[in-house]
Amino acid sequence: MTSHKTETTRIEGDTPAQRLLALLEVIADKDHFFTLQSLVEETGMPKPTLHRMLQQLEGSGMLQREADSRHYGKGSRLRRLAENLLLNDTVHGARHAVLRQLVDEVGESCNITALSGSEVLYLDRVETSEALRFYLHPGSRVPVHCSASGKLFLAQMSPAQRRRLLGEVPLKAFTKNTLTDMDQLEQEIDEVRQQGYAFDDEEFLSGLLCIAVLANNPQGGKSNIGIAIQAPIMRLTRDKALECLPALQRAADAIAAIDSDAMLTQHHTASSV
Amino acid sequence: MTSHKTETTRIEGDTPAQRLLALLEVIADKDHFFTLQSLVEETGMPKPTLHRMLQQLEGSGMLQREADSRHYGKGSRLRRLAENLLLNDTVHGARHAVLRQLVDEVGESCNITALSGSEVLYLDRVETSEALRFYLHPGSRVPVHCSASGKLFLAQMSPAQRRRLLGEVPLKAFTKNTLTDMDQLEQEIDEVRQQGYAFDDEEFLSGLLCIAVLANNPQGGKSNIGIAIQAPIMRLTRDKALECLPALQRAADAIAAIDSDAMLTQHHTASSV
DNA sequence: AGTCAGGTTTCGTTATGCGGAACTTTTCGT
DNA sequence: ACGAAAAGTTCCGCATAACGAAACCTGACT
Repeated sequence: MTSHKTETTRIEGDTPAQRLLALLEVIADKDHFFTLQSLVEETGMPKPTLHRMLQQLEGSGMLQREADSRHYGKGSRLRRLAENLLLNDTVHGARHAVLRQLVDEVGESCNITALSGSEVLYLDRVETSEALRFYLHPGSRVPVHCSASGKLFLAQMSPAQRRRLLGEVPLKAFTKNTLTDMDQLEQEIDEVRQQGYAFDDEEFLSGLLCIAVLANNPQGGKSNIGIAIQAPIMRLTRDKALECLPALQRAADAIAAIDSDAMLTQHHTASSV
Repeated sequence: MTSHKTETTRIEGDTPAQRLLALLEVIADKDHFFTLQSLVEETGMPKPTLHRMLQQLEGSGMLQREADSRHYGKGSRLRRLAENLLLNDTVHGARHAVLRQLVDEVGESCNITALSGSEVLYLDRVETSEALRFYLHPGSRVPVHCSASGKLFLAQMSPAQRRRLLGEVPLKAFTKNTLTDMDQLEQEIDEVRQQGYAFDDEEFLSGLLCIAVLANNPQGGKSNIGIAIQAPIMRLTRDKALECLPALQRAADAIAAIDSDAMLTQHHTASSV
């Protein structure tokens, strides 16, 4: 079926609130005033539904109507919200800075990862300036069993935890090097635990070598965030990767320090003595 | 007043969606990770309710949980939303007019900036008509420690926040004038805080002098909008820049006025017949 | 003074939000 | 190592808000 409509963006979400946030994203992209009708055409949503959403946003000061009462613009409260979001996001800022510094140092793309559910989530990433590079987005996800950070996360778990997590997802083969046998994987994980670092040697993408360590803060429990260097094997061999380990570990320590710092500050609202 | 409770913020709103946005505002103010429990204490809302809200925000990528699954932080989607909101702001038009007026007045390129992560983001820029000019794009980013606006943003932060942003990363030198020593920088920031304006004296690009002030919002609180004049040192010395200060401050006030102006218009929803 | 293109209201239906209570997991003190 | 306290999570009956087709306004242009 070939649609003859010109919808550019679709409002999606499982709940009304999520749909409203999606609408905000559509609005955020606009550099001009917009009308109800323009949103109807752009998103394909029913008019009364959008009307109600805009009413809510206007009622709470997030949007503001022009004098003609048909053109909407961003309200001061929304602006303030956006400003505060960026202004106070110092944790991300600091992490990103560390990451950038590491990329400068080793000359290859690096990223910060976390375990999210049964997958590894790319929290942030800084690309190398080299022309040849793997382009991967922050926010994307990768299976645990074929990523360097994933193996580190697994290595930290109790056998029971690990088995439960791996039981959910079959060990899918992505390349010839992917470890698909549970015993092999357990053995690799043992090694990883002893070494304190992990490789991903073309186990997820052919031609991509990756080395990772954890940003573990010792006293604050197990805030396990991973940090990794990724590069084409043409530029990064295992040996070369090992040479980068000290720099990588230094970055990991820096990130651990940021995180434990940010975790402690929770009582600024507490009453005066 | 002797309140025995420690609630700082109330989540209010007639509809669930509005309450969710109010929650986002609470979250936007946080410069550290937070937990479900901390929000319960801060807002006084029932735990399951907040839990459900956080679930929705996490599910749509607006928030991200740390690996320990109890600390929440801002997600990449939320950051992107905030950046787009500021970049494409409809008062962009009004601000742009102020900027243009300022450029007319002082005869040099000017720009409006905001802090985003650990960098200064150019929201808007108007070029001088002079032939010799530095060409910089709106949307581009510059390190905080070597930009005039950046120093102003740093000057209004708490020491802890500032340390988080700067402490972990060596201050990269871009020119001979770049402040790469932390003590020097702290001293400079002290000065900036007292003066209310900041210079960038060839600290980022050789030959470029820059003077900036903040567009303070009247009802107090921190500001995330800066405005600056940039010119080649051949045309703009520190002395000449100081002569432009009144005009710059006037422009900053005008921009602050635009923001708070919109704030008054919030009650024409219930006036039907 | 009619037509038309937006914007707004209505209303029965359905989905979502709500939050006390119970349950599970983690953390902490001994 | 163990049990208690605290934090996180799930349950579920009730209440409320969202939904969107259709009908209804309202101004603008002819």
